[in-house]
Amino acid sequence: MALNVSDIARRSGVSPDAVRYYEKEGLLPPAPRSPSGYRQYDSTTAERIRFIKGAQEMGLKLAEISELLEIQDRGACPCGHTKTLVERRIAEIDAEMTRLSLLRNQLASIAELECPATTESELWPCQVEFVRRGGDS
Amino acid sequence: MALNVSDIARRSGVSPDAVRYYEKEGLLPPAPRSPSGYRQYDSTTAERIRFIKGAQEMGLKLAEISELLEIQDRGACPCGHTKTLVERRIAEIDAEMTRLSLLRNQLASIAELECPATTESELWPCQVEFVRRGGDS
DNA sequence: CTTGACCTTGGAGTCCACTCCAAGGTTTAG
DNA sequence: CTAAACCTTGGAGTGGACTCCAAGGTCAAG
Repeated sequence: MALNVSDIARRSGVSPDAVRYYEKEGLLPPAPRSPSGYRQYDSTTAERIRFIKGAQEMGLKLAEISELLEIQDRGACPCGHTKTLVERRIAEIDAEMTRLSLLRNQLASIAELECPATTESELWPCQVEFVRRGGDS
Repeated sequence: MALNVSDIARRSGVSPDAVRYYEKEGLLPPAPRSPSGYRQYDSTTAERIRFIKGAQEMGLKLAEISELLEIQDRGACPCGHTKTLVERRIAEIDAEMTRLSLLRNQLASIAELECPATTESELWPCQVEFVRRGGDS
C-alpha cells in the first residue's frame, strides 16, 4: 500500500514538485525510500499536506506553517501559537481592507472625471489626480 | 540649473536606482547627458516621477503606467485609457475585499477555538479547522 | 593633492512558492 | 522487448520592482 510522490500529490491536490519542495523546506519529514530510491508515503501525509494547503489559503506563509508543524511534531499542542499567528493575520487583513477601501474611493473619483475636448496643460486631469493623491503621501 | 540623478530622486521621493530603472524600462525618456556622461534633468521630470508613484500607489503596475505615459507622449489625452485601467483595478479591489472578508470570518472563528487540556487526535483542533476549511475548496 | 561624495555600467541578488528542465534510472503494460 | 509513464537529482527560471555591488570615472572642498 505504498504511495509514491504523484499518488500523494493527487490525493492532497498539489503537484509532485510541490511535495518534494515541502520536503526540502522541512514541512514534510524525509520520506522513506523504496530499494530503488522512490519516496514512499502512507496516507497520513496527505492529511499533513491538506493542513499546509488550508493554512496557506488563510494567508499563512510556509515559514509560519512550518513553525506550527514543528511544534506539533515535538508533541505539543500548536493551538496557542496558531492563535497568535491567526490574530496577527487578522490584523494584517484589517489593515489591508482599510487601505483597499480608501484606495477604492480615490479610484472611483478618478473614474468619474470628464475628459475635456482640449487642454493645454502638461498633465491631463487623470494624471493630475495621481500626482495630487499619490504624491502627497 | 541641471539636476543630476540623486537631485531628481530626492525631489520626487524615490531612490536614484529607481530613477535609472524607470529610464531602462522606458517610463522616463533617456536623460540628456553632461560632457562627462552624467544624467541631467530639469524639474518637469520630478512631476513625471510623482505621477508614476501616484499611479503605482493606486495599484497600477509599471507596465500599465508606461502605457499611459506613451499615449500622453504621443500628444493624446490618456484619460479614456486611464478610466479603463482604473475600472479594472476597482474590480480587482472589490474581488480582493470580498475574499479578505470571508477569510477574516474564517480566521476569527479559528481564533476563538479553545485548546483542550489533552487530546488523542493526530491533528489538534486548530489544524483540523485548516484542513476542513481550506481542504474543501 | 587628497578625500569623499557623487556619477557611470552591467549584472547579480531579493522575496515567495513553486515550476520546469535535463539527464539519467525504474516500473508496468502489452 | 519495448515504449510509456513514472521516478531521481540539482539547478535554473518565473514575476515585479527594485536594491546592491564592483570597478571605474568625476567633481568640489580644503
